[in-house]
Amino acid sequence: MVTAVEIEKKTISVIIIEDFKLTRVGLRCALNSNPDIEVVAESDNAVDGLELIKRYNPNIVLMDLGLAGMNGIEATLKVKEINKDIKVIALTSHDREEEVIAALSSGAMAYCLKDIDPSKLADVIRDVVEGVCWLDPLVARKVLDAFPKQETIGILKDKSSEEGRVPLTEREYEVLKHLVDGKSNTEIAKELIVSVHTAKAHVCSILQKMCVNDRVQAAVKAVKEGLV
Amino acid sequence: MVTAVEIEKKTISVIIIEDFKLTRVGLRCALNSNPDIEVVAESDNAVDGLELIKRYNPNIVLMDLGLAGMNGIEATLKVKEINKDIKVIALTSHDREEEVIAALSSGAMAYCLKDIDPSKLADVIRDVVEGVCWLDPLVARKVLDAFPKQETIGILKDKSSEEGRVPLTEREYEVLKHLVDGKSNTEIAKELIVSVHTAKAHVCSILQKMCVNDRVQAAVKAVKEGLV
DNA sequence: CGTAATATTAGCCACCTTTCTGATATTTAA
DNA sequence: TTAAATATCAGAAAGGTGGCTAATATTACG
Repeated sequence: MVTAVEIEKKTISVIIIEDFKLTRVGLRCALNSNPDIEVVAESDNAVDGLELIKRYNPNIVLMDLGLAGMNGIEATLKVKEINKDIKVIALTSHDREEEVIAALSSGAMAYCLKDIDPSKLADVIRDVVEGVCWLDPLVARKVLDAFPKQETIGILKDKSSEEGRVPLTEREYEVLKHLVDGKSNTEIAKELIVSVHTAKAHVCSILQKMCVNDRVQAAVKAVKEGLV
Repeated sequence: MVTAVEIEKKTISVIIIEDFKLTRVGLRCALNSNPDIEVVAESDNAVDGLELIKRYNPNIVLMDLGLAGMNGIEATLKVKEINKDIKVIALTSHDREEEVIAALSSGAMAYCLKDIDPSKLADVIRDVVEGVCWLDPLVARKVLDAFPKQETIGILKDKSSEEGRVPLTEREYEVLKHLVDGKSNTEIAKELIVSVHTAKAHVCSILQKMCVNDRVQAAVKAVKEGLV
């Protein structure tokens, strides 16, 4: 691994998509005062913005989420279709949690509120170009809490918290898998090449061990706890 | 809103929990060379580390995830029990995606690989103290892609992409919720104060609209897609 | 070797589910 | 206002589900 220090500082090209003219101007001024950052184009709407992105192929897109017409989420998806390497930073003035999550899962790498310090924004841009994910303090924890919890359980259950729970046998896990696929006892029996009676017996003991009343609850619990 | 510039630069206190002595020393040296960061304690295991955290109440905990005994995920949970304001930065040498997600949903605010540039780590610490979420480039996109997608759909369906998918009616969503709870048609009917026939009719159309064959598949699909 | 756990099969019964056909009232949108 | 979508109710047929008891291999562990 070479760690030579001949880094040629490349300019980071930025396109701004933002409907408020004043904000746009403010962003451009703030960013262009950094020698390594250059705002190459701007648009007040997503459609034109996407055209600019195709033309300029920038490193970074600053995307306002509260656009009229095509919103920032859709636009972010489309940016990713144009070139997956273009990094999108989502910008808004508010902090609607669902919007943040939607933006991130659509391909945005960062989420900033508009009252971010200009020099901080420049830092964020430099980070994001490298692939860093950066979330504004006002939303960070809320967003992280939205993560599915079963992963955590998965990691923890290796070492501890094995007590109290009745484990399913191998065979029962097989049956559970089919059950979650929505297979009937008859179908499960065919898959496992056993009689329907056997399949039923397994399902019965699965229900008991999982402390549920029917196969729907078993399936839902299995999915939620990541048992399958 | 006052934006006076009398910011008194406070020192950021850091505790390091990391089993490799060399890495620990390296981290301490690298961080203590920053005037605004002070490593106040270190531990090579989670149990002692938690005691130190109780005693020193630091701003930041650098947590190695690959600890023997109690792992970093559990330890992170416990740090949050001690004081929710203490920010945990997860550190590892590899990039197991599940581990990252587990760490973040357990309360970590950032995820760094151990080969991070020391000055960059200092920057991350300063960001994280402010509540920023920071994810290493090597895992950022993978982690963001792990987000539940229904939020995105939710935002988008307001404006566009109404095609292709048959949406459930309000009433059908109510029924679906009970269905996922494992309720029988009879029970659903009682809950909604309608006849069993009606409940059945709703379930029928839910199954058709969701393109599944039985209620188990409907329930599993609903859970997986976050429709409930 | 023998005991315990697991896997297998069987029959029975009350109840539930899914699909079908068909009907009526209410609400919504064109 | 008319047409379409939605919610409601009904009966019946075919098959599936869950709980019960009971018996027989197979496997694993001390």
